Amino acid sequence: MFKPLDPLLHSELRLAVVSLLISTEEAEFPYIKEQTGATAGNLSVQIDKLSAAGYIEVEKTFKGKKPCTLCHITPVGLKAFEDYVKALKSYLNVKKT
Amino acid sequence: MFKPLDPLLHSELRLAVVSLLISTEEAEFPYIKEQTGATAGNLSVQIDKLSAAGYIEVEKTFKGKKPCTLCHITPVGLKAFEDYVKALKSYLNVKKT
DNA sequence: ATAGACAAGTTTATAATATAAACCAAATTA
DNA sequence: TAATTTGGTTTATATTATAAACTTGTCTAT
Repeated sequence: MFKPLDPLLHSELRLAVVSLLISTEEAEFPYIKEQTGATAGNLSVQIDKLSAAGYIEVEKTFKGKKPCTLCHITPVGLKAFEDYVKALKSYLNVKKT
Repeated sequence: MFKPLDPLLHSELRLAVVSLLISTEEAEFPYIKEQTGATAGNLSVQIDKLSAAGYIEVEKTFKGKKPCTLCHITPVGLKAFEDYVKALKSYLNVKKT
């Protein structure tokens, strides 16, 4: 009846991050922060979790002399997102028959 | 960009309960328990929260001599669900333009 | 009649999670 | 060179989800 929802994606901020990365392919920390409205601390933690799960990849580079944390989605993350959306639909198709 | 998600509905079990009640119009506790696979304790707590928010209405009746807890969705709950689905879509429309 | 099992929940304790506050390091500006 | 800003990380706290333990009443079977 109801499919289980991947707890890693069933989180407002992490879902926003993954959604954003799917649409942009790659994004810098400050940009993600701005787009999601998250605090830096919260975002940092959630990015770590997504990264630890292999859903995203984090590359720490430099932009001139400034550090620059670049994130992008992985195939695993994309698949997880697609599965999550599929599972979600089992909760949203509530047509009265 | 990303619309906030009603935390009351952004919970696997509560979303399942509301979804179920929208599709069935009214349901008994044991049936909801069976359909969602939740434990009685967890379900009881979540039903209380939905009820306290006015999203569902709980009627305690009897079926013969057995107590019977009957739940049904309210207009407030239905509206909240619709809003939640709308908000969710801001996370799911990730077409690369 | 009463001990044991069962049904239908509720209460409470615990584990997990989300979140922001506090912190750190390097670079820039005053 | 002191203060401020940028770009984060770590840690402490508050919230939440969840199941275990408990309660109340019914229905057997003895």
